[in-house]
Amino acid sequence: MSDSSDPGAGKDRAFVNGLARGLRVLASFSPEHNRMSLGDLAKATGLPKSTIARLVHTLVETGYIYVCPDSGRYSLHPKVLTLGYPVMASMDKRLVALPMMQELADYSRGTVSLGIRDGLSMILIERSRDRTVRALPLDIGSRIPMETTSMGHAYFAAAGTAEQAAILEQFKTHDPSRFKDVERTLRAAEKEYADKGYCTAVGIWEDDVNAVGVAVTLSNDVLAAFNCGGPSSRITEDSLPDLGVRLADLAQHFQTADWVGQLPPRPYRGVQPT
Amino acid sequence: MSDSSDPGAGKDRAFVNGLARGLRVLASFSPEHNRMSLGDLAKATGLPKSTIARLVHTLVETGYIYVCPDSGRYSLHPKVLTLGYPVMASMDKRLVALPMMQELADYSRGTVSLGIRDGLSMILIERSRDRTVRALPLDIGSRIPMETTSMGHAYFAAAGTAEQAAILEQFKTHDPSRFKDVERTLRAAEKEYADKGYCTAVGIWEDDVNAVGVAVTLSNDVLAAFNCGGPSSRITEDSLPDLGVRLADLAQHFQTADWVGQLPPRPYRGVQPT
DNA sequence: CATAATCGTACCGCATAGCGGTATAGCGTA
DNA sequence: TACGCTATACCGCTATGCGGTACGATTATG
Repeated sequence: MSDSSDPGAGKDRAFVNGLARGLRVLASFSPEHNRMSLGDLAKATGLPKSTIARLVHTLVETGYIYVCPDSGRYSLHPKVLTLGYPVMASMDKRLVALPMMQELADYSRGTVSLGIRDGLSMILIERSRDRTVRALPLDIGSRIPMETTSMGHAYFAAAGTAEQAAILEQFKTHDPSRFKDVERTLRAAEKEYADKGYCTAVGIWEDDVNAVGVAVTLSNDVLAAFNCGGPSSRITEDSLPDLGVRLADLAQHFQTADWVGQLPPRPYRGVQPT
Repeated sequence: MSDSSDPGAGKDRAFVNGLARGLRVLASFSPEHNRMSLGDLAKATGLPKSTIARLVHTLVETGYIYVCPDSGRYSLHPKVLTLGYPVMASMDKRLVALPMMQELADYSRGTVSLGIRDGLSMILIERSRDRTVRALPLDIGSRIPMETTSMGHAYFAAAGTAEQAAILEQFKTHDPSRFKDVERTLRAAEKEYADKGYCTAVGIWEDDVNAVGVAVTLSNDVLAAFNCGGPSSRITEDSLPDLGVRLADLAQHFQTADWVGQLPPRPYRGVQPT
């Protein structure tokens, strides 16, 4: 017994299972599965149906999930966005980057994003797109893998030795079969970054997607990375050096920008959920 | 017993208290309280210290909270942003509004935002700012009150009779003393919206902040509202009619924009947290 | 230097909260 | 009609989360 489907739920007296499971329910939504039934959620999380019913009931009661009026299925309520707001606010220095990002997005006719690491992936915290691009699949909060993106490569290259070791260790335990390849890739990226000041990724994340990446540190000493990229029809391989230099320049300007950073003294106007 | 500090935790067999409490912990962070100790969280949530310790431990274990390396206090991990990503993606039509919003922000030298309702407040889901403005306190995920903002007023004005009634009912139970005022204000806003096609707010949210608001519906039939505003030094009261018309025009264009909306067929690239 | 508040962690007995099986009822469909 | 799906209800069991209270280590205050 004690079905090991609960990660981290060993004989830990101080681990609140209900909370962890509820978060798993919230996290099991995705852009293409944004309306789920209890059965779907049970399948997605591997939890028994009755347990899901209780968790979902609680999440509905607290307002983080609502029942879609038409379909009757469950969906994430926009209220979950408010959970992330303090994080956004703590990284407010990215706002000074926004105009520069927009400028480069327009120039390159692609998209420019800023992301930080979580585990083995990068989470986007800001993005700008060329005004002629319609869809931008990579929005704030989305994840992209570290080992196959220029953003991830630049991040790894700029990370300290300790963090690099931790990342590689995580890769090793996570997917041992690919570890050798990943390590070689990341080390090569490190070298490229040292040589040129930026990392390039030509069709390794998605076919026909090219990009360059450069790392920066945010105000609170958090390491982050920019990328600039798009479909190869717009971002040609030949243009990458130019974009790389420009992105490195952007990062430089961003880094050295004087930024008094503090939010205005006004208190948080957020009304409680009600 | 059954301390009523747990909202919705009546004799409900199907209510997972640990989950609701854990979410309360997450929600008790704010821009100016983004690094909290266990004691702080206990005070903020009203829960006993040992309970907080367990919940926080679970949240750290699951990666939604981390211990600040320097201060040793607890802070929200950017991973919480990923919870909101499916919501962002489901409202992807707002991306077509982004260039228009930027244009108007530049024209007005203020900020343009888009928000939806949650309870008695509006949650921002997109924003653009004039490039000369430094700080933008209102970021994605932040809340602003409905009854004192042009965005909220426009939303109320455009809401259906049933929703209006629900909103007013909620106000009545939430703060009976102010109810009369609020109702009058909102009804006046409704009239203004019907007359002019936009709502104005002159210094009612913050002194020296002026704004106009216009409602729209997103692709999934969700009602939303734009606003355009800023400090009175930049957004003068005299300029509001012009901005109101322009914002209504923006909303019109946005509304009628043909938008095939679907995200690209590519599956969600999000790696699991690891 | 001692006092006083913190901080986080640990322990522990108790009651119940949450578990997950199974069973039921309501739709829409094949 | 019989089936798949939905959500909901019931219920006995025990592991689980609860919240006291206590401890050692820091840091701040006088």
